[in-house]
Amino acid sequence: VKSGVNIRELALLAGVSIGTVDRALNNRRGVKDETRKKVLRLAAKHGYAPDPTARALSVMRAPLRIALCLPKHFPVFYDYIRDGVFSEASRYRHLGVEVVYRPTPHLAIREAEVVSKVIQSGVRGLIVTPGDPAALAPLIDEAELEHNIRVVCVASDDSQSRRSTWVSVDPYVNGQMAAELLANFLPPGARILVVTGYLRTEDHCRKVAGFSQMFPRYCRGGTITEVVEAHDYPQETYNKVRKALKRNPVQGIYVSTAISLAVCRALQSLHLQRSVKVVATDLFAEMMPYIEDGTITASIYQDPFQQGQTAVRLLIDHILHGTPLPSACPIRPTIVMRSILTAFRESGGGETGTMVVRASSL
Amino acid sequence: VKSGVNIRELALLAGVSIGTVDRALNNRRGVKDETRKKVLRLAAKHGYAPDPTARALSVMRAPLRIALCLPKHFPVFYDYIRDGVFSEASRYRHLGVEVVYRPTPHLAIREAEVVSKVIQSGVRGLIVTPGDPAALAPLIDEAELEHNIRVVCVASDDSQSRRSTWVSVDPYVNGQMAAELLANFLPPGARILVVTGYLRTEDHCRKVAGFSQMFPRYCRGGTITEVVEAHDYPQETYNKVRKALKRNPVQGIYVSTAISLAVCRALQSLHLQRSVKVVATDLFAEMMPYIEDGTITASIYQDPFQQGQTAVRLLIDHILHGTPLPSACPIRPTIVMRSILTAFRESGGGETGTMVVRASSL
DNA sequence: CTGAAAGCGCTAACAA
DNA sequence: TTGTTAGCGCTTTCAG
Repeated sequence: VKSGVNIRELALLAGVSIGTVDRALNNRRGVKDETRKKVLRLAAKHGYAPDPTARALSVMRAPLRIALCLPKHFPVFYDYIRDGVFSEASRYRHLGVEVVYRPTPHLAIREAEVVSKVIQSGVRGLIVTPGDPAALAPLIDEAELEHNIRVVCVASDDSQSRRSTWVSVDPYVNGQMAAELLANFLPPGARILVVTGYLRTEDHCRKVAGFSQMFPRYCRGGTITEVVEAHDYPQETYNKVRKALKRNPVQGIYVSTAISLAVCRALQSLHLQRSVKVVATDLFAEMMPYIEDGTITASIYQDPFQQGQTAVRLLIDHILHGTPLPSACPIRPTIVMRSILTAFRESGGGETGTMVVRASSL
Repeated sequence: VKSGVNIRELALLAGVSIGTVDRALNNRRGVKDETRKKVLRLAAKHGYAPDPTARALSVMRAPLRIALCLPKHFPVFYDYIRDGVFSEASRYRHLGVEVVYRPTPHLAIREAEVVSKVIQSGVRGLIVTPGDPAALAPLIDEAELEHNIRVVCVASDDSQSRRSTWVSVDPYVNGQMAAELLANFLPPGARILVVTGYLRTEDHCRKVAGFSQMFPRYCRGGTITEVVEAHDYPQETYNKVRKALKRNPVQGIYVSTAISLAVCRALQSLHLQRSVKVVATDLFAEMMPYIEDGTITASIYQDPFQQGQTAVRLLIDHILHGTPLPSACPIRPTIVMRSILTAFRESGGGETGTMVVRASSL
């Protein structure tokens, strides 16, 4: 089961002791530069890779910590990401992996504060959802460049920063799928209302762009009456959607963020739930009745649990095994309709808010 | 980073040496029964769990082998499962995990022969797609009960056997989704042809059942003209579908196995590709043009790569960390349409037949 | 600046 | 039947 050389063989090859090899390989001080160069050259030549098992065994006391900064508890979406992160991280407990959870009160609220504190705390990786990418970019750069922290964006990207990678459903594709679905459900010339969260959050903005671009192409004569930006607050969403619907009647609504309950309630209050087709985003327990009764015709699920899992996997593989990080890690969106709802329920049920499945994600 | 007790503490607690504790815990011979009981009781009481890292380090020479029995190269579907298995297994190389690939020539062909050989070869786990579950069940039982091999069925189940678990898209749900989709695409009273592989293979049989059950409910007056069983052979499929279409004109086709190319060709040969809506199963490079040009309206993707990955994960977690195996591990089916096709293409391209993405699966 | 040696938790070979 | 001990590959401390 051995592949390359080990540290002892390397020491023999270099004609030094394993202590010196260790120092050279791990950039520790106290090695003559010449010696270090020699060791590194030999290591590269023989494809030396440290055995993570042995390493873990010997440094068990030094935990490998990964920070997690997400909006707290709303939408549930972020809780599922968190669950995915913790679940995956727990599989590496024996390798000393620990997650430091540092939630923010809401998307884009006190983000910078929380993140700047976390990058001072000696973590090796950071998983974060940038709600306000412009404000966060300098901090992410600082983490990457000055603190040698690998930053992974999850659920939304911060493309102006130097984050190592991002894990998310491609928001363009997401919007395009919504467009294709609504176009299939509605006749030519359909009028659509788009509801979103924060247009400055990249994920939200690009979903709207993808939708706007493709809807007129999939639906002959189709138009978008307006784009409502309601900041993921239920009450704000309810009010704005009601007003918009009164102003401009539509046949379809695309909700590009996890705020569809407020939209459904607004529709009900105007008795429009039968006559307007809704394509939503994400999935959580409270949405299910609306899918079952047809208020929501389809929803585009972005598997937050898997996103969390994936972010951890990338980080661990990179930090522990040196696997290079891909520049992006797209998660495939899933269309949820009535017939597939059973696959999204947890068999046992029980705890509130956890009805949406993670079974298939292990 | 330490959780429970370790073997040394346990030895102290039991008033014996670590050698004896090791013997007791691992059912090795040469311990007085009384001593063994005592050690086991104490281990349970203090939640002792061996550190897989240390174990791996000390027995590196004893590989932990997992066998993989799948149909070879056709449909490509199985190759993706294989890729998922190898990819995930490689992440545990440092723990001594190895995959032994023992393909069968075709689904249900020479299965028993290959499997019976493999269970004699000292593997700890077996991942298998039972094409002929009735014939395979006794062998699976033998592996589980006599050889202490954990058997995981993948892509299809063998419910009459005592396999530890199975990983697969719920075939009922799969069929139901196809029904909901076709019902949405077609007017009331639509007539449907169903094309399948082997009705004795559980996965195929149940898909057809799910479809047959739900289609009439989603589509008023909808009927199924006939079910064609074509054994996953392209030529057989082509011929039988042509005959069926001539016999009974239909508006829609549900192809419940990865044989849709042959179906598309049959449609083309009769110039019916514009007038018949096809809902297919699975996805591979050669299908993409048919999805783009609308011959196939949607396909239900069963993420074979993820199925392979998942099977390995379950096995490793169980064998290495003692995680109990779930009785089933459903994979969520994904609807593929034109707008999401880009997410299924590999960016680099290159090798034939590998165009379908595994990016998001890591 | 470098070498030697003591562990990390476990297995396996050897002693008693 | 049990105890003792030498590693597995790496980090880290203590000598030189």
